[in-house]
Amino acid sequence: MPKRSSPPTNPRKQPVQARSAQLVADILQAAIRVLERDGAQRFTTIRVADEAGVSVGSLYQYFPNKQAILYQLQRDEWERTGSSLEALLGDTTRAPVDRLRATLRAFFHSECDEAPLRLALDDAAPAYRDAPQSAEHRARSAAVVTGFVTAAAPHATRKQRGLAAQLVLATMTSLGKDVSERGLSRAEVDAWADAAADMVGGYLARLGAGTRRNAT
Amino acid sequence: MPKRSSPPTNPRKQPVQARSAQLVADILQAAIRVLERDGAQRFTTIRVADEAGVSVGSLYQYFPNKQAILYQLQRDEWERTGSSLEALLGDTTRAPVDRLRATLRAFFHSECDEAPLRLALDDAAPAYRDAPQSAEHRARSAAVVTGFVTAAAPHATRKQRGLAAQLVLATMTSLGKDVSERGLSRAEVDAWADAAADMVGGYLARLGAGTRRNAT
DNA sequence: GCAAAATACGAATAAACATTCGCGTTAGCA
DNA sequence: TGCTAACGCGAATGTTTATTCGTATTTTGC
Repeated sequence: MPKRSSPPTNPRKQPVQARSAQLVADILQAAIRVLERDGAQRFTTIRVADEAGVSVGSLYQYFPNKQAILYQLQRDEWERTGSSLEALLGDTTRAPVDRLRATLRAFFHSECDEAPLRLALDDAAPAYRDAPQSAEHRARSAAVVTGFVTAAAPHATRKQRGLAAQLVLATMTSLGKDVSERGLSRAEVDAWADAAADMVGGYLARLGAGTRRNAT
Repeated sequence: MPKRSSPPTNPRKQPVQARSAQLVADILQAAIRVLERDGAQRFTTIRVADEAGVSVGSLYQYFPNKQAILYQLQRDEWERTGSSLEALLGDTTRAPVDRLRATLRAFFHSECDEAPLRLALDDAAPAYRDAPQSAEHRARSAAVVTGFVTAAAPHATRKQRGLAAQLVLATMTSLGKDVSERGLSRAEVDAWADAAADMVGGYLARLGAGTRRNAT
């Protein structure tokens, strides 16, 4: 377990004028391009500054260090996926099975669309692992999934549902990552999402109706 | 997509005398210790050499570069998990359901036992991604799982089985990684493995008997 | 015991990078 | 118009690291 003193990830200075706000936005956009094009290994402050058309010095006025940039990108990513999950999986006006399928399709597609960026962010994960926001994001997702499992398997025990919720969330995110690395067509991604939905949905359905332990 | 010229990972020189063979073994052992203790970020050739009690120069006589060491460790890891998978999931003397459960338990436990090393190797993955052996290992695993799916869902179409095999393998490996990061007790790991086996097994059972598309 | 090959060594080299700092430039405001 | 704070710059600094290479030591074959 590498001990890390967790250098600060909050901005050194807040942009006040419009031009500096633009500069920060430019840097974040450039950072995405650098990650996608050069990968996490070659993600350097100089490269990001160059790509954004600003100087390193300017970059360091608003980001205390390199990790802060990556962390900001990951935060934005978490925000997006969290919202999407709440909107789709938490949509109580639809039947659980439909929700699950729609969620998995949307989630897998989104993962695939941004595959290079997510891959690179994963590679860079050691730089911002144990970030405080990470726990928050997990909790948010867990809450949504727990609500969903309660709706999908109302007759299961609380304990069963707890484990199931974790399993469902882990399966979704893990498979999403796996799928995004395969470079599949839209139709293939749909097939994967539907298969995953069958697998997870079937499991929850059986949890809800009688605790059978062994299948044929 | 970061273009990488893939520097060679094969040894610069083969150990001839006993002492150099021992040196190579020492280096690999030390590399594991450094990865576990300091993490992938701080995995440097000097640290490995120090830990092994040899000089950097000696290290470079048998490994062309740093990646070669990591790659060798990953190769060994692949070899172990591949053998284990064949032995457990490919054991045709047992019923599919039992095989699946036993495999997942063993696999999850093995992942957890070596969690620090695997975590670190994952972090270091960018250094040896696209390695030739990687494809071989995937093919080997895929073959075993395909055989298993055929046994577990003999009445499914070939196409269904193909997708199912990929899904099962992806679920196993992805969940294994996820579980290993949680620091669970043995009992908890078993619970996870059994839940995963239920989920995957149930999916395959339904594939085998009639192609139902929607559940309740 | 001896020459040649193999092995081991570790200081030295060179490159890459994160981060700083002093100075010139621009925007806001009186 | 002029003053001040905010902004922007990029060469310079200090550190870390992978890798090399000339030399010293050990083993092997005889």
